[in-house]
Amino acid sequence: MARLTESEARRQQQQQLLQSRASPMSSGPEPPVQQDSMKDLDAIKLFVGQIPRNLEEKDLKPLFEQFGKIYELTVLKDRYTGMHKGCAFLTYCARDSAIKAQTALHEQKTLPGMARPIQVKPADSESRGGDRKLFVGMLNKQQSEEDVLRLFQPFGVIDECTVLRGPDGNSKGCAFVKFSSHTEAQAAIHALHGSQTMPGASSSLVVKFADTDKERTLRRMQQMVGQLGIFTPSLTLPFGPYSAYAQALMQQQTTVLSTSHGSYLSPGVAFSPCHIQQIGAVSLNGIPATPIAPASGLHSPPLLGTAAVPGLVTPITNGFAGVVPFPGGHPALETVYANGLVPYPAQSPSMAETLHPAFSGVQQYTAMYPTAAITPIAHSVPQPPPIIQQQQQREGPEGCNLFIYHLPQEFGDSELMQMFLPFGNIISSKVFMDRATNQSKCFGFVSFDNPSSAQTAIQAMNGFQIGMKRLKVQLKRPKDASHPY
DNA sequence: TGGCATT
Repeated sequence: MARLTESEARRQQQQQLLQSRASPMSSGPEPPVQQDSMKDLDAIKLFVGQIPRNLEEKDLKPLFEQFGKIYELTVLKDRYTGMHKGCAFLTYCARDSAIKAQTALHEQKTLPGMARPIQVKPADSESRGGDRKLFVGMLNKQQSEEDVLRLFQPFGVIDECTVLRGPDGNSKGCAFVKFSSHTEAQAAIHALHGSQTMPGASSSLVVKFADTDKERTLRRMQQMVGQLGIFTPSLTLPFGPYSAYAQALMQQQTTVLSTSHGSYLSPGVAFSPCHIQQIGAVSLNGIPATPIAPASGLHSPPLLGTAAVPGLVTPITNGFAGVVPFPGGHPALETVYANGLVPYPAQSPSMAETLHPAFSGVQQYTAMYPTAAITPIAHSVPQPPPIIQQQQQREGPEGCNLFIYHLPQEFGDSELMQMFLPFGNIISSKVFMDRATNQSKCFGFVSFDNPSSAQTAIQAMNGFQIGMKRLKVQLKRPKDASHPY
C-alpha cells in the first residue's frame, strides 16, 4: 500500500467524523465541518520509530488513537523497493494529542519483536533539525547515550542524543546529538572534532553535522555500488576490448605453454580472464609465483613493451614468460609509465632514487606489475574511462587479509590495490592515514576473496623492494591474537 | 594490524 496522501487522509478523516456523528449519541444534523478544523494550526508532526515491519497503518492506528483523533498516519516505505522502513510519521488533529502520545509512548513501550523501545517525538521537519544535529563517530562501542551527553553537555542544551546500534543492540560506535541551536552544535564541532581518541577506537573522535536526506540517499547509493563486488580486471575494463585483449593473451599463453610443455593446457578448457590469472600463477622454482597475465587496474593501461633489462627480466624461461627471482627470492618489478615506455627495474638499488618519482605523481604513476610477461598486443586496447568509486572497507574471509608495511608514502588505496591486483580478486584495499596530518602511515590492508591469492601475494611481495624499503607482507593479525609475529 | 558508521 502506497503512502497516504494528505487528501486521502482528509477523506478518511471526514468519513470517520461523519460516522461518529451518525452514532446514536449525536442528536440531529450539524453544520458541515470546515477543512481547517481538521487539524490544529499548531499541530505537531511526530516521528515514530522502532515499529515492527509487519505493522501497517491500520495496525498502528489503535495504539495511537487512544491519545486523540489522528489526522494522518503514514508508514515510511522505501521509495524504490516499497519496503517498510520500520518508522512512520504521525500527525494528530490536536497538538495536545501529540504531546500526550509522546509522553505516554516515547521510550516507554517496546513493540513485539523489537529490541528497542518505540520512539515518538517531533519529526525533524518540525524543528529544522538539520542544522543543529551532529553525527558523532569514532566513539568507543561501550559508550552509552549518557556518556555522549556528558561529552557534549558543556556546549549547549541537548534536545536529543542517540547512540546508533545494530540489531543486536550493540553500539555501532557512532551517535546523533541534537542541540537546541546551530551555534551550539558548531561550538561542539569546533571543540570536540579530532580532539581525542576514545579507548579502543581506531581514530580520533569525529564530530560533524549529520547528513541531510539528500546526502544520505547519495551515501546509500554509493554503498550499494561498493557492495557490488570485488575488484577484478574484467569488471574494470569495458567488455568488448577486454575480451579481445583476453583472447589475444590466451593465444599468447597457449603458444608459450605449448612450446615446451605441450599439452599443459588441455584443449577445450573454457577460459575467462580469471582463468588466465590462475594459469599464470605457476612458478619457475616450485613456489607459487606471480601471475603472467596482466591484471589491469582501475586506471592503468594495459601492459606495454617489454622491459629489456638483461639479467632482470627474462622473456622466456623454460617455456614460460619468465619471472626472475631476484637475490632475495623475489620477482622483478616493472614499472610502466602512462606515456609508456620507461620501465624501471625496481630491484637495482641504484635505481631506488629513479624509481621513486614513478610513484609520486597521480598522473605519472599508473601501474606496476611484479611480472615480466609483457606483450605488445595491448597497444591497441583503448583505456577504460577512469572509474572514481570510493571502495568500501570489507574484511575478507579468514586467511585472506594481508597487512602490508613499508609502503611508499605516496601510496593510496588505489595504488595499493594495483600492486596486488595480479594475485587475485581484491575485496578491499586500505592505506592507513593519520587523521591529523592526512598522511599515509605507510601501512595498509589488502583483502582477497580467497586464501590462496593471499598466500601467492605474500610469496611474491613480502620483502619486495621499493625505493629504499622492502615491503612487509603478512596475514593480518587476527583481532584477538596477541602479537604472534 | 581497519572495518569510518547516518535513526
